[in-house]
Amino acid sequence: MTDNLNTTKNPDSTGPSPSPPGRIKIIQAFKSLLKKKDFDAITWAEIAKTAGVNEGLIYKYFNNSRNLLHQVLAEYLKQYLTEIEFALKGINGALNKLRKFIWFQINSANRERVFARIYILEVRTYSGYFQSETYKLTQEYDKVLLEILDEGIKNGEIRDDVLIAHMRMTIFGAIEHICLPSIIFNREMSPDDFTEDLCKILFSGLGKSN
Amino acid sequence: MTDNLNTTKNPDSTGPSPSPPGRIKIIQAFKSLLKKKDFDAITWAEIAKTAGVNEGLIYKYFNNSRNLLHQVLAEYLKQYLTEIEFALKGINGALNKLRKFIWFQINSANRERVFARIYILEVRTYSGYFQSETYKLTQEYDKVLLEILDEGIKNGEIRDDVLIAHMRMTIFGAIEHICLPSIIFNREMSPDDFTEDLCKILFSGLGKSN
Amino acid sequence: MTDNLNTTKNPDSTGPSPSPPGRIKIIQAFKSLLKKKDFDAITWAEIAKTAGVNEGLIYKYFNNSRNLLHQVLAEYLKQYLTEIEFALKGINGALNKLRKFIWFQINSANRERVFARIYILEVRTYSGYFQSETYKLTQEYDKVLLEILDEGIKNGEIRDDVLIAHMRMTIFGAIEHICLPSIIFNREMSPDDFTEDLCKILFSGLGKSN
Amino acid sequence: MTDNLNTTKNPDSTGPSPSPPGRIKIIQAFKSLLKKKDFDAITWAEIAKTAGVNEGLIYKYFNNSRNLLHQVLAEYLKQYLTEIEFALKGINGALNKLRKFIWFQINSANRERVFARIYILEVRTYSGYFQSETYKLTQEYDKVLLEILDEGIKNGEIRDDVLIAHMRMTIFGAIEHICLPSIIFNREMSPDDFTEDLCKILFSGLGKSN
DNA sequence: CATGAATGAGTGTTCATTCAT
DNA sequence: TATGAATGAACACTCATTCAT
Repeated sequence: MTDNLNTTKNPDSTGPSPSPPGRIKIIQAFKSLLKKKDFDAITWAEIAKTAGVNEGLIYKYFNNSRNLLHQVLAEYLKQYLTEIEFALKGINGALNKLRKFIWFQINSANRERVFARIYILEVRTYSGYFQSETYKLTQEYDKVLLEILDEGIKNGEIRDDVLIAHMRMTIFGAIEHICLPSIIFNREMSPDDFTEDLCKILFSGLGKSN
Repeated sequence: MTDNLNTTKNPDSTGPSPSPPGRIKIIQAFKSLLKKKDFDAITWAEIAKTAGVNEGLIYKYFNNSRNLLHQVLAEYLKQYLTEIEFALKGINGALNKLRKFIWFQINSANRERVFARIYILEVRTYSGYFQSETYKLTQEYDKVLLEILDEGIKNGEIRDDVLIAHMRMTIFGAIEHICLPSIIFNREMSPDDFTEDLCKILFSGLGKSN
Repeated sequence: MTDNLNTTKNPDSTGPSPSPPGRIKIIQAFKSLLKKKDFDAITWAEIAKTAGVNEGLIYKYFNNSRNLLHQVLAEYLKQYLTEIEFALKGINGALNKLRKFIWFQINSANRERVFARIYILEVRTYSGYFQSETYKLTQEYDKVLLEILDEGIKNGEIRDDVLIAHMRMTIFGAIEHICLPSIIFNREMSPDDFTEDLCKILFSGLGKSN
Repeated sequence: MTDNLNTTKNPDSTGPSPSPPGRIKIIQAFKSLLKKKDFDAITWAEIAKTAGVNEGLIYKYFNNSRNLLHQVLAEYLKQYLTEIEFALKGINGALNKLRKFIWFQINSANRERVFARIYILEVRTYSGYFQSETYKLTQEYDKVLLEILDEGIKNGEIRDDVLIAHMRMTIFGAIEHICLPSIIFNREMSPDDFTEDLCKILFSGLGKSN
């Protein structure tokens, strides 16, 4: 499956989509295929066959394949965004929130390993990613983290001698890397253990605290 | 460019091998194409044309496309491996070595941004990666880092209450993520600044140190 | 023309199927090419061009080339099967039926020499033949002969001191070999004469009967 | 492996070949490959590699692939020809000789199943076969059989009301067909049993002898 | 809203063959 | 006698895409 443009032809964008049966069937077929094989290995014909729908119909709804992928991802991302906001409520202190944030990320990646794999291996890889709708959604995520860091800096919990962007990248990079093997091999991981170690390292550093 | 197997067909393996002109031209053509476009978008026809060589010749030297990619990468990796070992010589203390290691990684990524992009976005993404020759080479890298961490734990510089594997992943993830934007957009980055911030975070943590 | 699998992808199997014009054109083009050259020498491009159809369409209807061949053969075979059953009706005695069977075989081979050539030289040669659908169809043929032999053994017309399978092979082998030169050189043959001699030999043996 | 012409460039034809090492290695490599895979699937590159010889060298000796095949076959055929003549010596009576001939054929096919497979499936299939050198050699075989039949007719052992050519074809066809499954699946066969049944059928016919 | 039929333009790969050395 | 390097031409197969109905 290849594609060039990122033309937006998202029926959802203009309001509550009527979501005709064909469209739903296509999305479901695509999701189920994504569980079995790489995005690049999925063909229109396969989707159509799995969905029990004509090939041509896919064009009606998703002009190009990347579009379909992004729409599926956007669904997940939107849901996570709601969840993370809810998950952080009632927690005091920036570091406490950060711990929760990290745990939530790992836990989500664990719950939806397929989705995580696609995001890390397929989407972020895509050269047009930073211009995509998906990227905009992930920025909302970023914002959640940045706010936590900001709060921590302001209230003195978090150091202020380092670029906040660098902190953010370190955190995301660490999370991602620690999850990568499990994601690639689709192995169960332990959010609690990973979070524990990650927070030790990220909060107080690798150095022995004397 | 797609491929199935990862069969090694390296004429170099049995000796110095004069490396016939055609082979060299192919590799150079491939490298130069890699600077312009994604690996997946590069075709045999393109390589052949760029190299001024017959398509069939590519097959002669590199059984399949992934093989060509891996051989090119292996070249870089071998070189880096030599360099990092040299670079660490004469440095005392695990954290000092770690700082140098981080700096070296970022600096290398900066010097060879194309290579870094391919490695992060194309190779590591590949499902057969962990069975590949390339992976074995990167494990040598890992070993260098692990030895530093080990030394640090033994001499009390580095904490011992965290899985060493988690430390390694955090470090690599952090480095990778901090370099990612520059790599993707092929922008110059500052190894010194990046290293400075990364080490602050990784050595003593995000938390305010008192 | 090469091929690997023998996957059945017969749109006809589930109903009457309008058999789209493209499919028909392909089959006809293929048949006409078969008259001119060996199966192995026929390319997709040639078929497509002859049929005035796109190459990809062949793939749509016949997953691989062997499949196309087998489907064409199956058509013939099915027709023959109906005919042979009809031809044997109203004949009394196993040897009389056998004579008719032999005559029918030779006559069919004569009528459709191209088909006969393909079957003998191309299909039966194919290593996957005995797993193919075509083979199953020819087994129906075999059954017709076996039933005749069986009847003859039971009613004392045919000897019972020889493996029935060996009789079958002798008969088929004899027919085939006697037709071979005509088939290869596409020369007219005389079913009556061939049958006469064959039956003499097969019924009462080479030995002088006194 | 494909080929068009049947150009004779047989170094043997002009006398006792010096048979340089390369040539021998090539033939041996080819023979051993023939045991493992179909003739069509064997490539020059493979032969050269197996023989430990350069690809180009094959051209020196065997202008085209069919030529190589035929030369290998000719070797076998010549040997068989000598053997059959020897085997028939000292046997009295046409039918006794015929029985021996049949047994010899089946036994040879059994001993060299690979060779038999090639001859039946690859060579005889080839459209230029009847113009080939190989065909001429097999005609020598035919002659042996024809002489037996002739003798039998003359001395009254064998019927004279049937074309001798038809007898020959029946015999060869029967032998071939009875051996075919074993040849294709490379299964051991019992020359004694096969001969016994074949001779019963061929000598006195399928019909119950009164 | 949905389909069946058909297309065009590639893709990686294969291989026999040639030739300078 | 033998080799390494290189080529040219094809081949089966793939797939996103279009369009009339």
